[in-house]
Amino acid sequence: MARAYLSTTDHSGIIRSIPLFSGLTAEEQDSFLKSGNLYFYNRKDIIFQQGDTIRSLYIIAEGIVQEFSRTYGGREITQNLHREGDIICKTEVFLQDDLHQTGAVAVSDAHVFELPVHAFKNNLMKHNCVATSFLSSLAEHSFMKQQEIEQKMTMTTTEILASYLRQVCKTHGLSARGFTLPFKKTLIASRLGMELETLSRALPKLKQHGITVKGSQVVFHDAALS
Amino acid sequence: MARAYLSTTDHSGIIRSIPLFSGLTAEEQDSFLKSGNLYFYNRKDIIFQQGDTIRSLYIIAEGIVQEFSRTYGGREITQNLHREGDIICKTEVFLQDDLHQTGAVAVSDAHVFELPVHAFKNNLMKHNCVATSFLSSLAEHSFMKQQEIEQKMTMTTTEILASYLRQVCKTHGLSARGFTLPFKKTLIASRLGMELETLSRALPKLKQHGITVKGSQVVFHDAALS
DNA sequence: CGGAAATTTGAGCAATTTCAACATGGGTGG
DNA sequence: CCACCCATGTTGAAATTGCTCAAATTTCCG
Repeated sequence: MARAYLSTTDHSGIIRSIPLFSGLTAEEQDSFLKSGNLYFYNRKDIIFQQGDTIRSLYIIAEGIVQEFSRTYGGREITQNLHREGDIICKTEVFLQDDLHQTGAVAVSDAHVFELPVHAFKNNLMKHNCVATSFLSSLAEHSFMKQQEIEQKMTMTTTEILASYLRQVCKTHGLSARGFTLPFKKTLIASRLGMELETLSRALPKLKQHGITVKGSQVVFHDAALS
Repeated sequence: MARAYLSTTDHSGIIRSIPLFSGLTAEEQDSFLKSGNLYFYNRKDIIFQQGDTIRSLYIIAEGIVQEFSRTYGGREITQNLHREGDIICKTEVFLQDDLHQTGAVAVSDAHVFELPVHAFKNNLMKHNCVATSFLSSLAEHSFMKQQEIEQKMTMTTTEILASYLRQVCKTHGLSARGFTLPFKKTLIASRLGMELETLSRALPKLKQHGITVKGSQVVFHDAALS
């Protein structure tokens, strides 16, 4: 676990801009910030493993982090791909078990702000606005998972992929006129719960949905948006 | 929406025994109880519909309630089958939208305690113990949904069914030596996201997993438990 | 005892996975 | 700067699995 403490780089701006803490005054935000530390992970570094004791919440300040679980069959399932501003481990912190249900690994070099669980919980109780927006955040996560279930049940892989690409474009703030895939296709396939081959075969079919993918270049043809 | 107000029957015991409110004193529990009302629904009565404005949380005091959503394709997806003690609409209450994302219908005659949203939220903020156990409850729900996703990705329908039957046996407090299915097979199939025919064909295969189903009678052969 | 609803069974179909071979591409050492 | 190599991605063909449509049974209730 080759992580390094980062004292120099200042990512407080990113932490401050997180919706969860947006209702706080600057001083209150500092209280959060002082409770934790910022670490640097190299590509492929493990941030935590399934089964580890949960010590902190992980707030991504920079980079991409893959969260995954391994099933009994040894199969690896990508639960989420997290980016700047995402908070990992929000849910697990409130489960009975204080063990990580998932593992997390840096997909790219990453800066991660690690906030001890107790510090988080204390402050959560102290500030109603944080508690409320945390609840919303949990609820939204839950809702999105449910939507994914429904998608998988009612849509073809091509449709799911199209939907995902549009979502990526939006949440990553990319141009619909053309952008480069932010992840490797293998990762995307894993995230969508399909095989790489299936994704590969779905790519050409995306044209029927107004999307062209050549290599890692994506273009939406109905780019009414910027 | 043929629901009837129920003044006579006293279900306060059921409400009181809900984990969410277990940390409260009897007086505090009463405060919750007085904020809402108990209603009776006949089999097939609609409790709320997808798109309705959310007014209350729904706590099942008796009976079975199906929660479902309808997708664009008009397909109906059962998200959950709720029973005595379950709280419906926990999550939606904290979404941006104040509209029901799902519909709910009484599968059997049911008694439902309806707790207005504002009353719930107020009391939630007031009592830390309720807030905490509510968070746990949300987290657990989220975790279980994730597990279902993983199941669907890694297990065959037969395995999923076996897993579900064991879960039902446990959560409904039934005897592993033999019990009657608490729901119609159509409902179970819908709950598990499979076709009735698929479920039907999976039943014989359950023997490989130590389960025999004849009609609506279920027996676990490895009944080490009571 | 009827008749409707629920379940089972059959046969063919469609989609995805699997296994295997092949192509591409980016980066490194010579 | 180029050849080579490993990782990544694509393509083909066969095998699985669950779905769909249809028909036969069984169960449930009045």
